[in-house]
Amino acid sequence: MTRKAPTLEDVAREAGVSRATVSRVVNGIRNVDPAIREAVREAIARTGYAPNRAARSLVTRRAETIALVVSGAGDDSESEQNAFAARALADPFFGRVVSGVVGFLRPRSMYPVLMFAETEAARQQVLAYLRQGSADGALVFSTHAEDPLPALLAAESLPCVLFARPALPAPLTYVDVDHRQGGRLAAEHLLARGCRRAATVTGPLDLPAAQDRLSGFQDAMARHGHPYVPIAEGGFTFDSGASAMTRLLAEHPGIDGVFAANDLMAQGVCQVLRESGKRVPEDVAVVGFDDSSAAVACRPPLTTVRQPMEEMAATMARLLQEQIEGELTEPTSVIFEPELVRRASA
Amino acid sequence: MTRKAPTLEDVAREAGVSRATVSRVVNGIRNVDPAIREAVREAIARTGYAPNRAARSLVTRRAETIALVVSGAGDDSESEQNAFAARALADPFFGRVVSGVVGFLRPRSMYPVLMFAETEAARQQVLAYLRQGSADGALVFSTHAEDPLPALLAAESLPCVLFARPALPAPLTYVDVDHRQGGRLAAEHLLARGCRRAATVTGPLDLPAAQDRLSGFQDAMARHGHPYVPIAEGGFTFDSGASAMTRLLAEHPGIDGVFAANDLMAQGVCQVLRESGKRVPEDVAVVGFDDSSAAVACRPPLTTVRQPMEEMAATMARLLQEQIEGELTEPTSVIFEPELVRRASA
DNA sequence: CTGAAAGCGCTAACAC
DNA sequence: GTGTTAGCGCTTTCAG
Repeated sequence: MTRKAPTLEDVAREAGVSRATVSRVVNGIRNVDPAIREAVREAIARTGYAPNRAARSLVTRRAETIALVVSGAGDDSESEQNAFAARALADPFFGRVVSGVVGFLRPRSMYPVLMFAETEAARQQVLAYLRQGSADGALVFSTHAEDPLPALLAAESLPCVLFARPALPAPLTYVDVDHRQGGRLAAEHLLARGCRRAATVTGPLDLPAAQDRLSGFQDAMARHGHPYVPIAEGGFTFDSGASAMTRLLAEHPGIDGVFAANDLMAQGVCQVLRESGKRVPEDVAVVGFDDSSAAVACRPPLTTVRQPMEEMAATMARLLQEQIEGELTEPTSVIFEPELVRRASA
Repeated sequence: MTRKAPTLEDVAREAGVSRATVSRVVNGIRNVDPAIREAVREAIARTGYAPNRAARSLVTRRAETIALVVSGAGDDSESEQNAFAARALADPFFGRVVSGVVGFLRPRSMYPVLMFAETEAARQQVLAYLRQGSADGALVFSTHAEDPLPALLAAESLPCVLFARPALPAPLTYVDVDHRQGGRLAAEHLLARGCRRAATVTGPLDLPAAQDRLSGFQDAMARHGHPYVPIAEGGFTFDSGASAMTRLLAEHPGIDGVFAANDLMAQGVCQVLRESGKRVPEDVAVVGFDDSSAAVACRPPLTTVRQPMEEMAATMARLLQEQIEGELTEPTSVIFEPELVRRASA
């Protein structure tokens, strides 16, 4: 068996000092004689000491762990549970999020705990996890407008930061992108390249993000003399994008430009266009949203409105950290500017 | 501020019993008078008690946490760090893995900690994390043949279970699929539908999985009178699949069937085929591997060799658990059978 | 600048 | 069946 791991006590004995002193050098506290510090360092190396996280957490009352929760709006239909996780991770959007979170956490030797909160039971588990101090706070990514988790978190004042403004208002800190501006960028680009009959495939319209991308797009179109824009609602998935495009094409065969509210749907749009014998971008220009890996994987590669996801996710982690440390007591929000990335599709 | 959380002591006082008794009902230990148990339950509800994880871990010497690590083979070129996480998650393969792990863990109120070990520094952090008991063990997914992490884990006998047989031999438990059989399935399907000039796009040939899929495919082809099969090596990515197909087509324009060693590459293959004016499956049949979300997203939807990923991942978690509990002391391996899933591409 | 000592909240013997 | 008690390994006053 693995013999008992060395403790502070062992190191102290080895170095001929007290536990307190060893603790000080481990935690990088200044007031330690350089010579002693060196001796302790050596003793640590010699014994192969590693501080025990549970013991430390018990006294500091910090888990030094944060939860990354992907949450939905389901009730208790168990069947959904696992499919939900798979679906959430299938969205290429997610890779950049995790990358941003990990980028912030790793230098602090912290790692995110992955949780899914699709059902009521799962939500309660998330709350329990936080309450018992298994994690100090949560970064939450809602996939549905009706998601009850933010409110629950707020009610118990558990530290958390949301990705995107919640549809159900709650006094919570969040990070978001200026979706209206993103819609505007898409509209102006389509207009600039000469589109005269642009349409849009929106996200689920109960989500503020989807609404705002739409209204930003519409406003910009209107401002340039296009009062009416054909719309088809999608669900942020490839298939929903494809079927929205099919509907659009049936009613408005003359469409020469499409703004899809995310890259996955834009991929579906391109797919349908190709199958209908239309060339992208020659016959129909397509602009996506997100700049996820789907944008590059798409044929043709998508011109898209980029959200600075890594930065946004890192900011979420930072705000959560500040909240946990007590430096941030009032809810706040940070809004990022989107940016148009030109590739081949428009 | 949030007032101090209730402790066992508080609940004990409230219920008029001792801490030990409360602990017993919390942990579901039998020897407790039903009436008292009920009283304690009520006291718990009344006080809103939640057991403190750090305190518990300190005495049980269990973190009740496991790490899910995606590891590579890099040295210390920092630049890679973040891109690695994004790239790893971009593989649709990953969604099913997480889903399987979570499926096993969740009923036990456990959640995976997500870690990336692409550089030497990151690997050391993973080891430190495990040594200090922040996690009880690791589920490791290597993306490279030269990955040094398994050996490091083995050297310190830290509990871990690998996905796939490691290229560098190590006395470690792993879960895998019968790749040769998978290759065989692909070959036989292509043959059965009449392909006479089948080729294959392999994975990185330093990976045992890629080698085995290839040799299984070749063997089956040979057994059916096709001693030679054109090969192009890919890197398990969309782009590598596309360029491998381009090379194949340049040298062997008459190809009528392709076995791509994963779905992502199969998608790239279909892409190139379409651009070359070949119809899938009429002109060229394509079979993928994995049955990841890419298989469904592909046009046409891919006929593919399915790995039971969720089951495999869940099994990994179970084996790790057994190892942590000390029930499993010798390395073992569990091999799953692949299955052909017929869709439109072949 | 260093050491002694008091817990953090919980589990697990061991008594009763 | 229930209570008492001794720590788990660490941080952190508080003296010196």
